Amino acid sequence: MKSSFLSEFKERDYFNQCTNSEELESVMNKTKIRAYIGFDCTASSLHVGSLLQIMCLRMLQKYGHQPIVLLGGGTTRIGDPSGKDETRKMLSEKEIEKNIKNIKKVFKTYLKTNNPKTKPIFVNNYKWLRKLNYIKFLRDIGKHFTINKMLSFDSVKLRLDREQSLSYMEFNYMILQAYDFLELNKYKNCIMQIGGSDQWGNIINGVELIKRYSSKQVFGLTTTLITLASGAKMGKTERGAVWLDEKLLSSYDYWQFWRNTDDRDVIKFLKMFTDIDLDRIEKIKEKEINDLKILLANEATEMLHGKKAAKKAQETAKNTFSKRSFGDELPNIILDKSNVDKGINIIELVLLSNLLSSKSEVRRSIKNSGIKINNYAVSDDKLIINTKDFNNNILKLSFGKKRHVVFKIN
RNA sequence: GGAGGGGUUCCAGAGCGGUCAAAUGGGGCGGGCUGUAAACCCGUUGACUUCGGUCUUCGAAAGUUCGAAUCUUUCCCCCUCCA
Repeated sequence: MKSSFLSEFKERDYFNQCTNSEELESVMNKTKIRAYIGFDCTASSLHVGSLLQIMCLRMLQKYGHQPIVLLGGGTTRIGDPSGKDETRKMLSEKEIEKNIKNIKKVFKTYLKTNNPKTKPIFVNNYKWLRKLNYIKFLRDIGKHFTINKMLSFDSVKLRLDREQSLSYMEFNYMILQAYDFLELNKYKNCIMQIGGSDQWGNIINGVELIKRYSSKQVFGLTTTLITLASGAKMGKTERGAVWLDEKLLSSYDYWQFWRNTDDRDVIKFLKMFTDIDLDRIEKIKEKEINDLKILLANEATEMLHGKKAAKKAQETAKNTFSKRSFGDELPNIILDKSNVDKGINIIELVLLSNLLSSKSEVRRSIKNSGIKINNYAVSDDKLIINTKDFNNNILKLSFGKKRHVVFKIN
């Protein structure tokens, strides 16, 4: 079978729906196209929730197509009402610019930049949205949208049904997104927009606008909403979002995130989030599930943080879990020798480690035998830690089985 | 505009003068089992504590009372029905 962008897209279970699939298939087989995905710049970086979209861009490159990354500097100033109960907080210009800069870095690690035909094109819609002339915009673009239809979109309907306020500003979001597509089509020859399944409505708007405005056929494609076996949302863990940024989430923790994947999701994730050939996945499918999880963790971490970091994370994990010692990647905290000589209360020590944040929590955890020092559970919350508890000036403090910190004496 | 119902701890949702830091379920966390999985079982789930207690919480403010999440008043917000 001939491999193509769309067939692999489907085989890896990215596919949700698209417009005019036969036509799209043939266009993509005949020519190399440009397609875009828009990213929100509300946060200072991206998290795993956006990873599938990033993988889409990679796949475009793989088949010789060119991805356009739209960093929504303009639309972030408005806020997409989809899936939101309330108007989101407004970000300052400065924050948005900073976020964009940081988010760009993520793409530069995931996407290949050496081939001029497929290297990503970065655009910021603020560039054109800021210059819009209101009257002209209403006459050229606004006339193609009917309120009747706009009111029927889920993002709008939901808010209205619940009698939650929806500002005129947000109401315009979908028009602006459609306009983005038009702009990219006109000036960058972009003929497809990809997005999450929740973006379907917004994407269709763009496709239709272009059809009406310039009688051109363009395409929309959406990815599935990833559902976890547990029913939870992808990318959230006990400790918050799984960031694609070493500064916000260490490569070791990132590795751990994948390592802790539910059994039932492992194959799915291998397909979605690694470059491993589908044939090979088919072959190794029946292998020991824990080896597959390690493979997944290694591949995913390598893609983001590099081979070295992935290896190190695996090493550290092996040390902490199999050998019950520790590796380089565990967080390190340096203590002053004089303080250690004086003795540090166990509760203070745990707070220093940031494993827990209140004294009550620490006391409770000790009662539940959740705090360990050098692998031995602490039973007394009045325990004083001093030099004798360190081996070679090193002490391992653990909360539960998975969270460890290494203290070193200066 | 009229008539009712309601806002409780992360969420859902009891409580309706003291025994309420507040039932129960979900989620989270810890422990056990195991495979760093799932399922299951146990514990825990405001802060501080010299472990005796102390302090802050039940939409907001004021009041009644020895004592309020519980009663009264005003205000804010939400829901349902009628117009």
